Order: sequence, then C-alpha cells, then structure tokens
Amino acid sequence: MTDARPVRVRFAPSPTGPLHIGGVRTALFNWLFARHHQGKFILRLEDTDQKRTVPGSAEQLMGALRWFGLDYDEGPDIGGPYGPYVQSQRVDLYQQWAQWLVEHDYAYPCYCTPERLKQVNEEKEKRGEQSGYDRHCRNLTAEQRAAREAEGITPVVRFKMPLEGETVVHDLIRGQVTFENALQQDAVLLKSDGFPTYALAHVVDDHFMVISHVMRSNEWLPSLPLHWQLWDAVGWERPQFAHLPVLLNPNGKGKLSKRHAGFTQDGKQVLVLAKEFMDAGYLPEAVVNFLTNIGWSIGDDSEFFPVSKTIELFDLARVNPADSVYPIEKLDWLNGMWIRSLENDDLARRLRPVLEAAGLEVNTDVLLKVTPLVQTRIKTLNDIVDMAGFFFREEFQPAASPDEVIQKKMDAESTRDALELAYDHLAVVSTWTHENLEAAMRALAEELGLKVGQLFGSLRVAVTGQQVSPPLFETMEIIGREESLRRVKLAADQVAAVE
RNA sequence: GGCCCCAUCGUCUAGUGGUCUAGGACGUCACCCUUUCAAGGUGAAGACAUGGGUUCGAGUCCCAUUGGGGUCACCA
Repeated sequence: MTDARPVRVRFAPSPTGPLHIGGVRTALFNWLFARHHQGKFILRLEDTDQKRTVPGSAEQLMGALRWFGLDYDEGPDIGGPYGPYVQSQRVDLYQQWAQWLVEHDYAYPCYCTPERLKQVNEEKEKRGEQSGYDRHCRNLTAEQRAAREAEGITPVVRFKMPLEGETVVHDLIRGQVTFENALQQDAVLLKSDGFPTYALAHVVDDHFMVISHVMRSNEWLPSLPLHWQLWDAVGWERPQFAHLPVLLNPNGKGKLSKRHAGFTQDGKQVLVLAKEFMDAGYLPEAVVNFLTNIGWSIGDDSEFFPVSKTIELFDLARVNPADSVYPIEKLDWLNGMWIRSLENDDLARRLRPVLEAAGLEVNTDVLLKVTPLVQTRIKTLNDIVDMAGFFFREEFQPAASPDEVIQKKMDAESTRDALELAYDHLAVVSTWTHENLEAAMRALAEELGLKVGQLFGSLRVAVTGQQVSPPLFETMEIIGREESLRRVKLAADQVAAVE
C-alpha cells in the first residue's frame, strides 16, 4: 500500500434493528485494520432512512461493540474532531453537496412520481428490456423544471451517470473490476424528504471524516462504480476500497439471515444476532477469535489465539475473497478452549451472573471451589446451570425416579444395601477430603464385589440428583459430610420404596 | 433474466508453477486414559467442480462450462 494517508476506517451501520453477527465481523475487520496500523476506528450511524430507524437500536449497537471489545476512537456518544457522527445531524451538508452537484451538472432534479417509475419498469419488462429509470428528467430544460416546481413537486436529485465508457474500480481484495457505464443507473442521491441516500451520504462523510479505507461487505461491490463516479464528480481524494466476503447460512441457502439460519445437526439453533451470542454464554474473546478465522487466517495453522496476536498479524492481503458458510461448530470448541484458558477467579467472575440469572444464590466460597471442577466440562458459561446448579440450589432436588439411582446389573435391594453401607463408611471417614472419600468408597466397592462405576454411579445420583456431574468426591467434599450423608440416606429410602 | 463476485476434505482453511502421492482445524469414527460427563492422548475416513489450453511441469496462469453467492429501491 503506497497510500501515505493515516489510517482511518469506519463501521457505519444503520440503527434499524438488532446487530447481526455479519455486522460484528465487518466491524471487527475494520477495527483490526485500524489497530494494526495504529490508525483510528470510527463509528458512524447511518440513520438517513427515517422510516426504518428503530429507537434504542443505536444504544444496543454501541453496547454490543463494547462487549466484543471493539472500542472506537470517534463516535456518536464520545464525539471526535469530525463530528457529528450521526447522519441525521448532518443533513445540511448533504443538501449542500447535492446542490453543488446539480449546479455543476453532475446531477439533476427528477420530478417523476413513484407511480411513473413503476409504470416505466413494467413497460420495459413487457418489452423484454432491462428494468430501470428511463432518465426522463435528465435533460429537462430550465423552463420545464420551473413548470414542475410551479406544480409544487418536490424533486429528488439523481446522479448523472456517464452514458458511455466503463468505470474501472479497484478493490484491495479482488483487484480491478470493470463495469460498463451504460448499464448503470442514474441513482437517487437526495430523497424527496430532503434526506440523502447511502450513496451521497457516505461519500460526503467519508471525505469530511477523512476516511482512508472503506471496508464493507461485498454486497456493495455492484454499486461501487456509482460511488467511484461520485468521488470523481466532487473531485475529492478517494479512499481505498475492500469488499469483504459475506457470511452464508449454514443450512446452505443464501447469505446469513435470521430467517433462514435454521438449526445445526444436533438441533441447536443457529445464532445470528450479536445479542444471541452474548446471551448464550459465549466469551467475547471466543467469538472474536472465531470470527477472525473466517475469511482470514493467521497463516501458521493455529486457530486459537488472542486478539493481540491478530492485531499484530492482520493483513488485508490474507483476506480470502470467497464467501463462507460460518463454521458454527467451531465456536463451541473455541469457547471451550477459552474457558479452559481462564484463571479460576476470572472464570468464577463470569460464571456468577449466569447462575444468578438462573435464580440461584451464589456463595463465593462454593463458587470458587466449583469453578475448577466445571472448567473442562462446560462449552458455554450457561452450561454451568445444568452441570453444577445443584451446588447453589436452596433445596436439594433428588433424581426424578429411583431408577436413576439403580445402576446396571443391580436391583433396588442391592442398591439400597450398597447405599446404606456407604452411609456407614462415609460417616466414619476421618477427615472429609475427596482423597479419603474415594479411598473409603473404593474399599467398599471391592468388599461388595461391585465395580466402582456401579457404586460411584449410585452415589453420584444420590448426592447430585444427576447422572452427569462434576467428579463425585470433590463434589461431596464441597457439599460437606452432613449434607452428603443426608442425601445418601434419602436415596437409600427412595430406592427402598420400590422394593 | 442483465451485471458483478467466487470455487481445495461435510465445514473453516494452508497452498502465490516443481518441496502436493495436497498440510492444519472443527466435526465424525475407533482406540487409550477414566467414578459419570468432559478434558487429554493416539489413529482413521475425508477435497484440488468439469473440460480445454499455456508450460518441460498446474491445486497454483488463461478460457469455457457448471455450480454457488451478491446486486439490480426516493433501504442501507
């Protein structure tokens, strides 16, 4: 890159609803690029469509970016030297430049009604021609314009696309792309409500905000010739462009969307919204790590690494131009990797709100002891509720059925006997440590001619109420002698009832 | 349909003309470890879409075909 301008990139979403994971990815790549080059990452809100703007979504969006660690240097809520960073607050600027374009014959007012536009299209279709505006108002005389104005029609402003030749654009990821001008449209720049369209607004803003690189999803590539010509018309120095590959639906069809995402093989719903990832118990580090491995690779075969490493090595040249189905199954793996990499108190700190949200009362001492036990066993933070919620429940919930206590090749009677003997042996264990407990129970299993799996299995269900749990004796150690014994007794009685 | 982009295991990817009988990861399967479940260890199956060129030599370059995606708004 020979561009000497300081790196300034932006993420420019429109606050029209919840943030999509694809948006997070676009933001992430911009952020990585900025951080790698010690440049600035800017957040700009593109709220020029009054009808679609939904209140509160801007705040949610900013919250999500922060949750993912994508801090911006300039933005709506923090300001900056080139503000305001909300397009609805810059309408005068766009109108001024729309006016300038008209005065310099790069654009023209168009008085056509939506009805006429629709009619033109239908007729063209009937004749088998390409659809599109017929440029009816492009060559109106001053008198004709005056007449329309006199009728009280508020025009839109359309760009005068060159009628001949071609526009050769340059994309950092794909190289040169050539478009035929005759096939382009005279796009609307300023709507009749006085607000600009994306084409005008982003060019004006990118210029006045001194944006050096425009990195956006490749859905924008087809409109690049229009933007390219617009930059030429106003005569400003163009930023460099990079059109990022998009995320595709895992179920095969189309770009990733809430509507069509579907379910994975194991029946889990495919997550699409940023908030869904936040709520599902994923670590921001894991989601960021996950996203960096799609369409970009670090180059050395590793896939689990901190974002600091990504910043260090991030390079647009390594961005894969092909779209990709997002490998959602890797997220669980990466999340597990990240969970296992956390220090105990850090993991405990993140686990606490999950337990509290499930209505459990969290004792810090217990949590700190439970955390290492679940660390290799949970894929998401939320998994702790099912795996170890019993540590924090007010009242013990025994297994739903005594059948769960009874292990294979055993019956109610032998199980009850084993449990009662276990009770006696546990009651006299010298010091209540998991080592002592395990030694005592192994001895008992041998004495009874049971496999450890049989005895331990019954005890596990007795003590935890679950077939799957953290290691049995560590669990009993945390629960304590009295409560453990009570539960063993309870299970023995429960089994006895079916004899 | 027009235009544009893209094309390596099921999926994410490495691969920038010879080191590719194509490497890694997730997932899957098997075995080991093991008190359940995980984690961990070992191993297995699994891909250059097709057809033409260019070249001494092509996964890598060119063309076509096929397939996929995007886009054709007074939405971004």
